[in-house]
Amino acid sequence: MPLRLFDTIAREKVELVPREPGKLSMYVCGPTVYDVPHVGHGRTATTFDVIRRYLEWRGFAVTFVSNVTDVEDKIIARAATTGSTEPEIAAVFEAAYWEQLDRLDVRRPDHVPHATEYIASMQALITELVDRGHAYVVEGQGVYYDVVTFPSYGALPHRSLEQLLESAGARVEVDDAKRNPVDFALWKAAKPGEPVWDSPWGPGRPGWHIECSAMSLDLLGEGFDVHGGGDDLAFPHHENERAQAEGAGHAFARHWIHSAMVQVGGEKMSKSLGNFTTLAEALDAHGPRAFRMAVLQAHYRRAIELGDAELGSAAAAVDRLDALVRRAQAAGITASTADEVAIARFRDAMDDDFSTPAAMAVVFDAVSAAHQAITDGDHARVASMLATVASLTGAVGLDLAAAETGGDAEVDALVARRNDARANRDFAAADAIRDDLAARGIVLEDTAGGTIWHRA
RNA sequence: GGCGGUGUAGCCGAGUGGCUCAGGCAAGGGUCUGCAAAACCCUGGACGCGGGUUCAAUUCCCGCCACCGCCUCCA
Repeated sequence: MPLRLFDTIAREKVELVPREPGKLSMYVCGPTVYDVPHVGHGRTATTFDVIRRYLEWRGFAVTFVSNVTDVEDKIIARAATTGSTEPEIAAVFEAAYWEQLDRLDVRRPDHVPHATEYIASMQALITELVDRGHAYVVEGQGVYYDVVTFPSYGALPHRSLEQLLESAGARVEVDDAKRNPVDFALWKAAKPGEPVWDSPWGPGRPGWHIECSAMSLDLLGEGFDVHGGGDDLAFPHHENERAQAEGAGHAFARHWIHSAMVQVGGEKMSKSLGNFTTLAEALDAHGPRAFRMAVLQAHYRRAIELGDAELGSAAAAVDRLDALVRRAQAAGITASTADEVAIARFRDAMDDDFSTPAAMAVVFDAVSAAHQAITDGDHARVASMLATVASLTGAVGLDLAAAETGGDAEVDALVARRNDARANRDFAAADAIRDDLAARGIVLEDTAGGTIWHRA
């Protein structure tokens, strides 16, 4: 069965045929590092981490690139208000970004290009666009893309040039320097106090969109396979990237994937609305695995809430996974060979536009089967289901936590004392020890194979 | 205004023209346990509203209502 994904341009599920057999190249737009990451960044990063991991589990050699925008208006503004420099601001918040993504077990990209490292590539691209008549220079202002010269402009958001021209300016003031309201800056002339690079068009800095065109082509080459990002980037950012790359004569991304937003009370989570929760807060409160589980239990193209209720529920779901591992561990059962039927069901679900909710249903079906098998004493089946669960959760980057029996001498000693008390039928003493441990976040479970414990 | 999306049981969230209508969380009852915890068994209940097509619609078509996203920076 072919692997299909919902391509934003095609507006339907299409088969993913790699540029080179067995290899996939992906570019995903990363953050502008001017503030700490919020829950929305976490969702997008997790979504594409899951896709990347699944594609690798599926056998593809994936080259995954995700950029960091380290020169941009908001970084400049932040530097100005805090009295620090743009590179300092970018460094601080990029570090904060990776810190949280590491907690989430999002794998680092193969390449993390920074805008400031690719100025020369961007300038080469802009020069090509000017030479080909797709861009024009406005003295003292910068270089703009002449959108009417790119016939397919609007293909990504599925809007005609007429529609775009009509609605442009509806929400934002039009810059008089531009020939058309939809034209966008490729190069911005220097203003006092801003970071500056020399260029054929005078000192200045790149527009936002050009960096992704230049960096993706430099690192992944002509006609790379997949370009992704949050769906708020589809227009204008991604459409502009496409116009820049193709206008300069390059074959650009062959497929586009966009992941949906995180909402708060039914509205998009965003800095401007002030309704965001930082990723650090969310991970502190419910744990990174609960976050990943919550993301997995909804489809990536659907807007979701990721508040306390949702993350709390997901944390309980993760605990059901862990409980299986603990129970099997206590029974002395280790994983054997994964069940082929379940593996196939999982693959079918994931191959259908990365349907992680259906895929997780397969996982939980295996969890239930394993629990039933333990209850029934069918150890061979437990071993197989355990292998299945481990393989499938691993495919989407979700780790399983084993019981910590033997991992902490003090706790183990208390557990032993409690079991002595139980043997003597001194249940008051036994319960006192259990309550004491519970207060420290340690949960005991008495199984046929002995008492095991884990942290809540 | 333009383009697009969504409305499913207490909550989250898949999916399908009919076959016991995923999965997770929560709730009630039972089993196990000294009591718990974990687990197992059982239970309830759903497809925004109004039409239409059909033997049969939550699923297709039309209309309506509500909510959301993009059209500005944004993951």
